Amino acid sequence: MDGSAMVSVDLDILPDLLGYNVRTAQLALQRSFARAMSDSEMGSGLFGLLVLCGANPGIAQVQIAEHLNIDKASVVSLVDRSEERSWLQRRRSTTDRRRHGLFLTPEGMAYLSALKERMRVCEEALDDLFEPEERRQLISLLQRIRP
Amino acid sequence: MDGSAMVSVDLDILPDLLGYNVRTAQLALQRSFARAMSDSEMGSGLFGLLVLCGANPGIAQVQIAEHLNIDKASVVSLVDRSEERSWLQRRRSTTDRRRHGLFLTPEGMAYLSALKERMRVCEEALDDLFEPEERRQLISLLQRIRP
DNA sequence: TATTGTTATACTCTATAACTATA
DNA sequence: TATAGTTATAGAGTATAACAATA
Repeated sequence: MDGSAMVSVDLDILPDLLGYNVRTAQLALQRSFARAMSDSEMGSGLFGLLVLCGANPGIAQVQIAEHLNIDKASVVSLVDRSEERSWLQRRRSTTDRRRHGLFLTPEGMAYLSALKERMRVCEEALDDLFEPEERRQLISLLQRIRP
Repeated sequence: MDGSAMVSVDLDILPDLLGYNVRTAQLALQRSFARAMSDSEMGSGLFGLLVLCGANPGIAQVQIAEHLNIDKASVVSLVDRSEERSWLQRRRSTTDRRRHGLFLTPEGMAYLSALKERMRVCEEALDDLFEPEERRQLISLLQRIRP
């Protein structure tokens, strides 16, 4: 077998690229998140939407788009799915009728609590990898990379 | 307009989550990469494939999958596209006929050189954000997050 | 004119499962 | 039995462009 002759693969420039390393880490985190949320079809977009609605009742879709860094058109299907599952409601604003304020339902609030707890466990699994100071450092460095 | 009444959005727990920060950074990097590669339909998977083939002539698809952290089935279409564009060739191994060794063509090698140069420029744009030591630190911390 | 939300459409990336051919 | 590659299928996630309602 000539594959085993290639004892190890030369990754060339990849390990020095921020893009490659961030992508690899993101794939790993995304999968561990998906495992933690296994029962549902919860994704990072849906999770972000619920968190933002929970902390900002009446938030507009365009603000969701801005803070999740996705297009406003992409927000629509996230909101549709959440509304179908009765996690949130669109309510037409009375002062600006173009705007739909987003509000969690009681079920949505309860579900969000459970999600946050699962996320806490998920993030705790990473505590083995980093000292608290290292973790802060990592997040602070990542936050310099902005759209 | 009642949206302007919401002066700033409360991001709640999101800024403390590694997952959110890595995802945000990755979206930003992915877009800047896509802009830099604007003419082509180059993506991170295709780029990684060409780099690995360039540094490891005859590498097997299963090894590509392992190092790009994707399923071997997902590698097939990347290789198909690259072969259609005459960037690489599959060659059946003579010693293990299950295996397809992957080899860059001369065009593929030339194209990869150009891609690497564009990537260098792309990564250089990040030098404003980090001191060299910070950059090393960031990559080293990211590399602890493994599949 | 500009903004908010929507629809329609399409593309990328990836996974899973079942298959083949080889080992 | 196990491995390398393939096919077929599906789903998540996102973008773009054109549009209606409203400001």
